[in-house]
Amino acid sequence: MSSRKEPTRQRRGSEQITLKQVAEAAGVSAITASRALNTPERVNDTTRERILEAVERLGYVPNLVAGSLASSRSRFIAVIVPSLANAVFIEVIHGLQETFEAQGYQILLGNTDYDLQREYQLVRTFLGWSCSALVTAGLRHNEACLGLLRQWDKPVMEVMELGEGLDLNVGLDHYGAGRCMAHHLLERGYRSIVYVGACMDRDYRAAMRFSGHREVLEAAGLPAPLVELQRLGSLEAGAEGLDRALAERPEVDAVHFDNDDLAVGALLHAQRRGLRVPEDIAIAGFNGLPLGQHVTPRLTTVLSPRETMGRLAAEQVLKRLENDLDRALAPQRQHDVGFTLLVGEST
Amino acid sequence: MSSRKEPTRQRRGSEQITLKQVAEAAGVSAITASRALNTPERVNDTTRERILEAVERLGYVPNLVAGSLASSRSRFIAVIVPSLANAVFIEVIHGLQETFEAQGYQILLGNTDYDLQREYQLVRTFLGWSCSALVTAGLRHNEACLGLLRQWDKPVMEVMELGEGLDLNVGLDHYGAGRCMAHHLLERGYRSIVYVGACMDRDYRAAMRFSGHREVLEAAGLPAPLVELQRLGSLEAGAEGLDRALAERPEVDAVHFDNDDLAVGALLHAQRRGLRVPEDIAIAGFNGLPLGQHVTPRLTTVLSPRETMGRLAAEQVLKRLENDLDRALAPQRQHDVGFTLLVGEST
DNA sequence: CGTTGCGATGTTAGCGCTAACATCGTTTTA
DNA sequence: TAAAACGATGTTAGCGCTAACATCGCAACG
Repeated sequence: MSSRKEPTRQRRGSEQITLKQVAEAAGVSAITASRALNTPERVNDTTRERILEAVERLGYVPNLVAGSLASSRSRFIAVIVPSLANAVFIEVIHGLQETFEAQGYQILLGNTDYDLQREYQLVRTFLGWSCSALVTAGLRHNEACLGLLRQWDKPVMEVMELGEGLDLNVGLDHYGAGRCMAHHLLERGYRSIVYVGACMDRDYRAAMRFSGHREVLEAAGLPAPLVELQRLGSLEAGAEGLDRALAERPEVDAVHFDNDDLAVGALLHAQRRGLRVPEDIAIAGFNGLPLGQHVTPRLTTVLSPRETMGRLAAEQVLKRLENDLDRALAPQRQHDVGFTLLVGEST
Repeated sequence: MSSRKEPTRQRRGSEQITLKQVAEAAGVSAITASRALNTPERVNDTTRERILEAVERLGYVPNLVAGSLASSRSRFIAVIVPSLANAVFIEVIHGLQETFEAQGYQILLGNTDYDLQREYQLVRTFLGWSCSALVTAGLRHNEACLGLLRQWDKPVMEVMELGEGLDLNVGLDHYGAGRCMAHHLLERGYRSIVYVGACMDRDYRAAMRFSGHREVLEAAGLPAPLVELQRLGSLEAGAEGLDRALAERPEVDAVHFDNDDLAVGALLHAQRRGLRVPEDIAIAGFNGLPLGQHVTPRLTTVLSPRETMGRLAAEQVLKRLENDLDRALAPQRQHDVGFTLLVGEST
């Protein structure tokens, strides 16, 4: 007996049905089975039926990890946001998800908690998953992250704000939104206007809105006092913001809040305190969340098209993925989704 | 020249730095480099430093797809929820995410839109990614989905509600929560109570709360009229719900809403209509969202510990993953996170 | 002082799938 | 009618990594 030393190395094979087994059951080769599932039009109708029947009968579940490795395409879309506590990001994610999932892409969601170092780590992980594209909130990243993204050859979409980005960009002008609301408050005749921001050191889009606001006030020869809260926007924080604005500037006649959560929190709190809005104090927000339009008085705010932003961003990415265009060649890389001043009765 | 026919078959290799290149640069074998990254304690200190230096220098990003295929472990956690529009699920996801990400797991999020067929497709996809565990909302799945999950050998966690599940379970008793609020309304003296539900055909947890509610009312000899809305809970829908309740049952003295979004929408709408809450009409909700505690009058509701539910679910799954226990052997498979009646001034 | 044990590293063989090329019979084209 | 084109399927060779086993040098031990 010539010892045909059969290798006995054992792997704890996952015991799952493989494509090869499906192929055998259908009497074809593995690649034909693969084609029947991935590019059905390239397989003869009867053969395909035989294969699909075997898939069904054996309960085959494709191993997507193996498929991705072999093709170096994963159909993952990395989505990085700074927070899940803010409804704004949820709505953008929703827009992204609906559009991407309809095309068979799966979202990989990451949350940075407004930490750029964390963003870098997430990007590294996501690149490791051979994502088809990456969507991230904002135009600011740390150097390491920029380095990775610049040399990456897949679409990178930066959403929420507008400006010169790495690749694709869909967003709105936060600076302009801040200016817009400040103009509105001045037009209404308010002259002692306090801005209340939350975590503006980390949320620089909020800081941009404030700087738009400040510039308008200063151009009108007015001071632009700021109350900074050390926690993220919430109804609770809004109440605190109002109290602090009133305490620090007793003469205040209008408060411009960084977002609608704060503003509505303040509005409800004002009512509890017996303050009339807008007679005693005017209140303005940013975002245009539904909630602001259901309170009485309705909140004056700046409406941002959030789900649209997600949908449009996804569409732009898909367009690039389909055409497989080079980053540099692609036309129309920047999209302004704009904003709308929504005047309620709170100002 | 013996033509040593070198195979010329070309793959469009991703041009990425591979572990092998790192290993060469550090003068070790690939497996040692792999160990330096994954199980650093098994590599000599100086060797490890040399490898890490090469990783840094070359800008190596590990290919997680390849790693997962080789090890058949992906460190993915599949999370399936029926909706992103509802803050409840966002908070559960948040709790899950914080706990899992701290342990180096990545969440794969899927949204079924309350469609069990869609859930089955998501489960198939996620199993194809060799997820380490799967977390899904609810105990009801279609047959195909149950089949897949039953024969899967990794932890399955069913959250939100309580009952006999496939494997692990963390949740609360929705039937009991419905009973609890109904009792409260009876105690308060209301006798003409309408229940307003949203999409109860699809959201069967809502249906369970209603059936608890109905049973209590019927036991007290009262009818339990139901107003069903054909859209998901929102402030808008709550306003509609109130209008319909009043139109269909002019004698109504209390409305038990399916969730806080509806209830708050109704409360704000009542105020716009000039109805006093609770004098003209009492309003109750379910969930204990912060919003309900910021309106005046504060909303009477049932508080569910949502982030805790996510956190606890993640902890239970991690415990199983760490100990690698068999499904059948694991102790304490079911956890009741309970609920609390939160009495505001709206009832 | 041979043997055992152990820590550090290497060799080999896949994980399950698909890109690239090959083959073959049939159809279209010049 | 030979050549080119095409549609359907197969063969081969990886994708980049890690499990399992192998090796080697050195310390511990009876």
